[in-house]
Amino acid sequence: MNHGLTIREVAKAAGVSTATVSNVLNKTGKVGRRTHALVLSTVKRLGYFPNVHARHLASRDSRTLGIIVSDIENPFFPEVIKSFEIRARQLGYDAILSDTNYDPRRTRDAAERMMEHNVRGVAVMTSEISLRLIHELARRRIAVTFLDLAPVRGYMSNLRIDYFSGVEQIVKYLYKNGHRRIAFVAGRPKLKSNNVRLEGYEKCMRDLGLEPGPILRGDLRFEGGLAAGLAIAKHSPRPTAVMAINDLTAVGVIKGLLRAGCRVPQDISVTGFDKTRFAEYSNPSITTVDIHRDMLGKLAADALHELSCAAVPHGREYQVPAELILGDSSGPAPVE
Amino acid sequence: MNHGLTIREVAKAAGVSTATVSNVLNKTGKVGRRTHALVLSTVKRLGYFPNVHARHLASRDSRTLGIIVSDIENPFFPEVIKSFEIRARQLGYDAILSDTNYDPRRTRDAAERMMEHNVRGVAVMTSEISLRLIHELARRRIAVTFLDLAPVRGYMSNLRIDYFSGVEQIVKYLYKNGHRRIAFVAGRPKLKSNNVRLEGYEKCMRDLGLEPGPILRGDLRFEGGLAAGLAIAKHSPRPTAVMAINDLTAVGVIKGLLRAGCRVPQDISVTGFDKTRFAEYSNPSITTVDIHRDMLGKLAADALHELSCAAVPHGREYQVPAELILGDSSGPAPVE
DNA sequence: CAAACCAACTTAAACGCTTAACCTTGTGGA
DNA sequence: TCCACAAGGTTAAGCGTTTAAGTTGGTTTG
Repeated sequence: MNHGLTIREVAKAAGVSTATVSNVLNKTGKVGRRTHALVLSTVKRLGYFPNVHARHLASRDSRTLGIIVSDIENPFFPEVIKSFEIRARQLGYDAILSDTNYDPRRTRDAAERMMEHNVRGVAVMTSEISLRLIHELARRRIAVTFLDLAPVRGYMSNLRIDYFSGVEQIVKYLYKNGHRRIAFVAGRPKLKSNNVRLEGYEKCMRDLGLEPGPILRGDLRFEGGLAAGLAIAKHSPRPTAVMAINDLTAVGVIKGLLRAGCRVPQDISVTGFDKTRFAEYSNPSITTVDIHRDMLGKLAADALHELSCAAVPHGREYQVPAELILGDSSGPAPVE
Repeated sequence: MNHGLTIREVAKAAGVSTATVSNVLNKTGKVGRRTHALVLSTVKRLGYFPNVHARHLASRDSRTLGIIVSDIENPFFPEVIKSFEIRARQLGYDAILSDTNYDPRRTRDAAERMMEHNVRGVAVMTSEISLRLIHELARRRIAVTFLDLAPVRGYMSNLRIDYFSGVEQIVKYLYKNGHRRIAFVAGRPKLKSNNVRLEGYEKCMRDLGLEPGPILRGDLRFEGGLAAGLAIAKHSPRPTAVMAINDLTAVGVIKGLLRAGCRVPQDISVTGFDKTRFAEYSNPSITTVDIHRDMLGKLAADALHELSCAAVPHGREYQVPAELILGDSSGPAPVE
């Protein structure tokens, strides 16, 4: 299959040894100016690219970082992936991506792929990963970063999104706008990040002297939001505001409410979370919380780099702030 | 860095040769039942994973397929990528992804990465690739598939989306609903796929005895659609329908029209293209054309597999059908 | 002026795997 | 009984790099 040029052929064409070519390509500074230029031009002339596999094998360092996500189709992830890859490249790493589709079995496959590729570190952006797998990674001294999941340890760092602050900002904003009956559309009860938001909502409500609820089940998707929106429209007394666990759910909620004859935001205010493009492009645009997904990817890459380079690695916790973004889906509570 | 187990240690632990372990792992069928089981259990017990780099180097076959896309954040791509990776895995390939961010320089980087990884084939889903690069790939006998781009040749296949049929279906549908003044919001004039749609629109209009236009500039993004929507609202005589080059543009157009006081679809019908999630989740949901992105990814992987396996490779053209999907953004033309 | 050193190379031994070629049994047929 | 042959192994030679160790010739130093 491989009709590729090898370093040997380049060396021969330039009249030097393979070591010299290698040293030029790796910029070790051990090669004289003239030879350096000669090799470089030969490389260019022949169109030579070093074989990544041989390189990794010989240097016994893959210089690769992996990222495992739940679902590349979920608008949460592409931006994270992109900033992760960009940062990884800046730091001199190759990046590989695996998508688990929320499936624990495929999560296992993804983790195994990372081990096969001998990655220096892997950003785990899914919660379907088992403890066994995490230990396996640790045993191999592969650096790991999680998203709101694990406690930090030697080879593990954690990115903590300040969900609580985000939720708090929404609740206070709605309160200030006269809302007293604020419903919540939840996500998956198994996800810690979802529960943090739910509990934050409950706490904030109580702190303001309000009774939390109604709390509806969602599924992080459009469909769950739609069903919740239809249900809320019929709820009595009807809430004047709905906090959805994420933007997609908010889009569904709005659709459900509209279908049931409620106007948004005149009759009911709706808020989302995550600041995906849906929030911006929706009609009306959605009040949401920016959790800086671009920062997430970049931080993950930085964290992995740090862990994998440190002589004695020490996992850290990274904080990612949350920021309220006002849209047209929320406004003053209707007068009663 | 690499504290990983090697095949030698597994072989020693199982009391066999490395060749035997390799044969078991590669299911060559050259190993007896008892030994096979013994090796397998040893592998499992020690938690051994073969090093992908060594494997590829030794077998001089990367069994890797690459996919290059313009922008993973563009909702067009994630589904394509996902189906590509799934299919690649089914066929026994590893898949690597590169994102060019519409940047020719990064496209070059992406192509080089593919060569470094010695991929068997690469699906090029971006138009920012230079002829030079394409030749370079061909010279290396790397199979390539394009999206509506290149003529087929030895190592190159092409996926042709039937844009014309999609456009035709929309125009005829609008015509049947009484629309006679149908505007068009274009994309980037450099993209062939965009021009096919624009020309298809013009031809279909003329075939129905209608004058094409107005034709507005867009940018394939929300912003361009928004500007176009605002402009169309002021256009005189006002079109009764707007065809947007893609869904995101349609979302923008709708927003622009609404902002200018036009009701959709009562005053103006709007259609999109691509059937992204925006079409479904938008308010109102958008009449669009499904170009079966999942099929696109799968086909690309299949095509690459076929090309890279064939003794004498022969590029093919693959047709992907387009299908009209009705939404709430279109309806009968208003009576004048 | 020899010893020491340095810059600029080359040589060759890995890296962890696959695989062709080669052994060693045990079996069945002539 | 002997041979051919298969089944089930092992040995060892790569794959395309990197890199430690070695070589060379020229320059400085005591």
